[in-house]
Amino acid sequence: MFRIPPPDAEGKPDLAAFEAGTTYADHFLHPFLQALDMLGVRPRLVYNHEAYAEGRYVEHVRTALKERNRVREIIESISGRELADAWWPYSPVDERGCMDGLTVTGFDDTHVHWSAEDGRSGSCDYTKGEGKLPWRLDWPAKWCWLDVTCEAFGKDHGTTGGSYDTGAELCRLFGSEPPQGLTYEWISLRGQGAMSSSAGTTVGPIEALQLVPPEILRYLIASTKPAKAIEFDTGMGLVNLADAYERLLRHDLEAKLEDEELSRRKRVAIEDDISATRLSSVEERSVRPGAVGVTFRHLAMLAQIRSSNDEVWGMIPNEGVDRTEFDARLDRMRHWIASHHFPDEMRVGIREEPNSERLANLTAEEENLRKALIANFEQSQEEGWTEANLSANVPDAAREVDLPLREAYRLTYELLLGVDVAPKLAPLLAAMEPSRVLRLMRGV
RNA sequence: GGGCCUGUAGCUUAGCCAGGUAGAGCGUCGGGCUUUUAACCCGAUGGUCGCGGGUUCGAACCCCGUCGGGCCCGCCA
Repeated sequence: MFRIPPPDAEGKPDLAAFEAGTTYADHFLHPFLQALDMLGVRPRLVYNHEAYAEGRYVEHVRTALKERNRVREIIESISGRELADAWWPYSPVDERGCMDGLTVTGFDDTHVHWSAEDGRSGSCDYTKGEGKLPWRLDWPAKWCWLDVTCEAFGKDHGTTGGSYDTGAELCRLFGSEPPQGLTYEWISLRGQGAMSSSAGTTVGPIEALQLVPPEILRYLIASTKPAKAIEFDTGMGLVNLADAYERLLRHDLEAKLEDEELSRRKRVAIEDDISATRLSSVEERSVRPGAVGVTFRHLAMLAQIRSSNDEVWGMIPNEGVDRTEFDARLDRMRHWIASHHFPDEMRVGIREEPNSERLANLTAEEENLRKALIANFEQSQEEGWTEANLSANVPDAAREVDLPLREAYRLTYELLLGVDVAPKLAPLLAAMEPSRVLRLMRGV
């Protein structure tokens, strides 16, 4: 894959890009590595084509060739499939760089001999990487020379008789103990396909990271058992996920653990939460992750009522908050809000017309409250339509007519927005035209 | 055809490998909170553990079967 050109927008070979040094492998690897970087994963990369060229696989290739029958027996007995008579545990590459249609005819200490369908024949030097092991052998050989102790893989490899099972036995044939295996289920984007590193596109994770803070994406994975399928919900599920994560961060989990009265079950649950939050952190840091002055949910509202980042910045307790990180967060939020993923129930919508249905059914108390509110709003209009002036309007009116605060807010929301629960009212009011607020309150 | 994973409260799920009174968060409902970060605090509500058998003093857990969802059985990586 490092020797062929990348696909262009239409999926055809892009020779111009290839000339410039981008390969087919780069094309798919780049966005994947970019996603890893955003998630705080800093891998050490080992390029397989280089490893072959450097001779890392020589011993394994030689063993596989010499033990051809044993290798065949392992694969056939464990996977239950039958290999063709002409099968060899090595895939030679011809002088044109092609692997198709070549039949192995023999081997010696350094070369594998082959013949092609069209009558050509040749030899390739396996100490120089002029060919490779088939995947089922390549994987365990890699475990050996890299001393892999734990290998996680998708469920497609984890089934009985799958490539991990055959690999484990082949690994022993190569002289090493196989790594601890860990099978994980797949992650899918709700309504879309799987997010997979090998099944083609890496658009999934990249797209997800344009909407979600990386620590929340990490939390999604860290808080789910590997064998459980994750359906990543980019709508309301994301808000709930962020809520759950931020709620965990607010609690001092370590202190809770010191309670001697805890049942074993509860203790384990808290320990799991500690692990999940620790694994969710993108960077090693002394400050708890997510300490950015504003919750995901609240930011979703602020981003909708203020279009300038500076204004939003001024609306949160921003002491000690990194401005760059905050802007990145806010930009992601705006991107999400602008996308089709953003749930309608999170959209802050001001009524176009008065809620005449509700206005016609006010109790006497509610009517009193409405009048008091109108008076307060009119006063604010004269003294200055600012958040500071507006914030006392509802509590003052509620006290005046002796109505519980919650109900006063509920009624105000119903008249202005048409829903009975909404974000903090004052900033919302401040962002509205006074005449519009009064019209909706008066109902004319 | 053979095999692997999965199904627990309205939602997200822990517990299953090593059987011992089904736990949690969200939601909902009630209460608290003299400015609401869709916040916070307190309380309550809610489960035939997919279904049917079996083993056991005792089964969400072990065994057999069955239904639903996903996957594997490539000279692909």
